[in-house]
Amino acid sequence: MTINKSAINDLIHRMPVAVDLIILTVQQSQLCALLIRRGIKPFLGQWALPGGFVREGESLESAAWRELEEETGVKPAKVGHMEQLGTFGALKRDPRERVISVAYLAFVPNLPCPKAGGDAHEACIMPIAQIESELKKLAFDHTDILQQGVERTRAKLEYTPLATRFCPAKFTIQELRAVYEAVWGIDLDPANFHRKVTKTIGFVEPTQEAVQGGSGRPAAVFVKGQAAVLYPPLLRVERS
Amino acid sequence: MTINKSAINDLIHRMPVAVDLIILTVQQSQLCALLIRRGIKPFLGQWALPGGFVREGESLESAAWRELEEETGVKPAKVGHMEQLGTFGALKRDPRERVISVAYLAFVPNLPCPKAGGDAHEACIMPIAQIESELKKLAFDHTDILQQGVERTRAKLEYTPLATRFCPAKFTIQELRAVYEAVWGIDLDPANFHRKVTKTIGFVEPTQEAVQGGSGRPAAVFVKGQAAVLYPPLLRVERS
DNA sequence: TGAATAGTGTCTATGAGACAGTATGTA
DNA sequence: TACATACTGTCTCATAGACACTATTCA
Repeated sequence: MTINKSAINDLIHRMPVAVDLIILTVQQSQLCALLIRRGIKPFLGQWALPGGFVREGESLESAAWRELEEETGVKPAKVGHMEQLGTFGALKRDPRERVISVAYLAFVPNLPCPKAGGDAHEACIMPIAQIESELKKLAFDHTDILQQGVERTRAKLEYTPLATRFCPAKFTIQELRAVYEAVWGIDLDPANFHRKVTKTIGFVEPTQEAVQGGSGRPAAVFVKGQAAVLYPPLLRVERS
Repeated sequence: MTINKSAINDLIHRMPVAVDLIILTVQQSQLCALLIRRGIKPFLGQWALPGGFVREGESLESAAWRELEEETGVKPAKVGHMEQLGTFGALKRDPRERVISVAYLAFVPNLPCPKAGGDAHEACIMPIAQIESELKKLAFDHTDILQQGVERTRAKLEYTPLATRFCPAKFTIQELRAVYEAVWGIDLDPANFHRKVTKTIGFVEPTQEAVQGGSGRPAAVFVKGQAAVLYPPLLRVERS
């Protein structure tokens, strides 16, 4: 009997693990995702989610943060929120070899237009509505993954304060409402929205500041509150 | 230049991928999880979630169903619900080697007391409250995983009809209420619960049957409805 | 008949939505 | 002053919770 470096049976199948990133932002009243155009096979030339393989000695979350910075040039401190979405392991999702992909969902306020990140591939910030309406087929199973990320985002705005993570540190109620309107794709009543947000404890905290320069009465400036969940939630209008 | 069987660079790190199962059921008014006692190192003798490695040519979901049947003897048709919870990839979560674990959450009505499943290791159905209160430390990071599964379950009962998946195909409103009370650990008003459930479209559908034999008026029998989400949701009482 | 559970009625408080009205800035 | 946006007041309707009440069974 020989001593093995690993105590796990060597017959156990090992596979590459990737992280894919759903990087969402709100631009011009639209929910958008960052996509890159693939510069290598397979799916050469098609749009895809940014991502890459997890390295030895690197946790999943570390890999996600590393890829995020590499692909967008955005420093972690500028990222509003990141969470794991789920893991995709269908056998044929990568035609080369069986690859497990762990998808992460990130919200970034004021995402800078990517001028080719670490690598020199093409990147763009594309409205979700455009991807859906033009039936743009992303590489791999990324259309599915993106769709799941968008749906989770829409749902999470209902019962968490995560909409604030699409805003800069200081924001007005109007900016926050614009996030809801962009993500949900509906219009909200400004008056009722203002009351709901400011009365839900822990959602937003007032500051002494107000914005200047716009037309109309200056808006008060708020920062994110402490709550992790909204109670009661801010429900979307009934889908019938 | 030689032709490679795989087009993915061989320097890409490959790792074992496991699935772990959070198998929940309601027994004697308590939310319970199925645990197994480990028969091998590491964590020999400690309680752990059932699970195992994903095989070559096997999808994550297939592996979860296979392990579920192997560990519990429960046929897939008897499983009320299964969904992916998340993926855990901390570097040192397995002391032998870096292992990625994809956790699945399953709801099983009338889970039979496991009399040693496929393998001959010890298994038990343990109340969540007991695991938490006795600070039972599960193997690996399974305490965390279980906790996340329980919390997701509690949250999902609010806005989905998944509580029905803890019940047999035909059930009474009282049985459904018992699920909520067990999972949330609170008492609910029978009258208000009855009205809420029966008036939320798509939650439950009435049948022509009624139960016989109990004391008191026979209860009507319902089956699961078609809705995927509850609107409006059935919120837990405010946590203050 | 009484006990027990199923299910309905009803009152109240709270919150959402519609929308009018007031506040406070710029052009 | 006109206008635009911020914010508040108020009315109505729907729903949750408390709990009284009725319905239907078994012992």
